[in-house]
Amino acid sequence: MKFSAQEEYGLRCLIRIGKYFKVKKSLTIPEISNYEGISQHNVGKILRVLRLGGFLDSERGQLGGYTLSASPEKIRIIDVLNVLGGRLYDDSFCQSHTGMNEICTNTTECSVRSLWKIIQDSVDNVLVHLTLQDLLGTEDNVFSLFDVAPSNNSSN
Amino acid sequence: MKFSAQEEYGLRCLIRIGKYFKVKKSLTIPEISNYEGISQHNVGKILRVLRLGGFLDSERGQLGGYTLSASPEKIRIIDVLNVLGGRLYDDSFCQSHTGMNEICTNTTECSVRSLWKIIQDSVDNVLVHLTLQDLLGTEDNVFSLFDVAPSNNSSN
DNA sequence: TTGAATCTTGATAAAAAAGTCAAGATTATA
DNA sequence: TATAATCTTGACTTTTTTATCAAGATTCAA
Repeated sequence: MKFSAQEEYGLRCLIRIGKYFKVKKSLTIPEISNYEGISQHNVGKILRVLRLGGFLDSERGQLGGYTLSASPEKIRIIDVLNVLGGRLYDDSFCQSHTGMNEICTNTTECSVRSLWKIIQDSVDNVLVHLTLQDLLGTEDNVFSLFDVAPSNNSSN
Repeated sequence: MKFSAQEEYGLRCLIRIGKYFKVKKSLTIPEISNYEGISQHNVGKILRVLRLGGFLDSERGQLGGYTLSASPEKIRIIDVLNVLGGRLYDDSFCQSHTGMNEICTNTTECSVRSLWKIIQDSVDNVLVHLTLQDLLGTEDNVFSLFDVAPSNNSSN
């Protein structure tokens, strides 16, 4: 199970642009390329996906660049990741069993699909309330939103 | 975020072999190929990974084939998936922040890494108690082990 | 010992993903 | 209008993943 390069870079670009939302500054492809260490061509390609996904607005011309299409707290990370990298488990797979809520072990394939669905549900539960805003600020940190066991550094 | 073909096929092959554990029958590459619709060459390649990972024993010769190296309830799915597909987030990445328990939003890259780690933790929590046995039997179904919201088909 | 059935391994080929390139379109400013 | 800075798009190349192939090694049974 891996994240694609497009998910990694796409999220980084979106966060970068999001950091400038408050000051209403748009970022250009060369600027993002410099910040993130991704080639300009590749940034252009990735931003296209985010723009078509509805997360970014773009403006051409000398004063052009990219801005968020909505405020950071309105942009859900789950939606962004679905656009950038697709989903682990697609519900259309088991359309014939719309009410399915038990694992199907009749075939090995179905066992595996059920497992994928469980994992997908787990990830969805983590992401469903997470917005871009949660990935921006230094005071609002993400781990505090979840029950991640802290390392034993409370005495440091 | 996607599963690799090796994870999908590897798990299917392992489940298939596991179904014959009770009757102490070993399965050959051609048999598994027929059952799962995967080419013999590909089955051989995938089983090699599972064997090197310690989940399968193999025997050559006319009566040869593959068997589980341990009983299904001893084989943890989390270990199998780690061997077949690697991990989403590798702890070695943030070795320099061994005590890190807050999201690092100083750089976009660190925000994203923190997110990957959260997702990895979520998946681990789902998988940590799941064994191959849970994917085999028809009476032991996986969904019942977790709180997956049932569809409204209780009256059907 | 011979042959058939099996697993084992490294090399090769095909497919998919990732990244690059070049030409074009738009906008602001002088 | 002319120029410079920008985004836009489709084609191309490279890299990685996936799948196939071929030769070899092992085991059993006649």
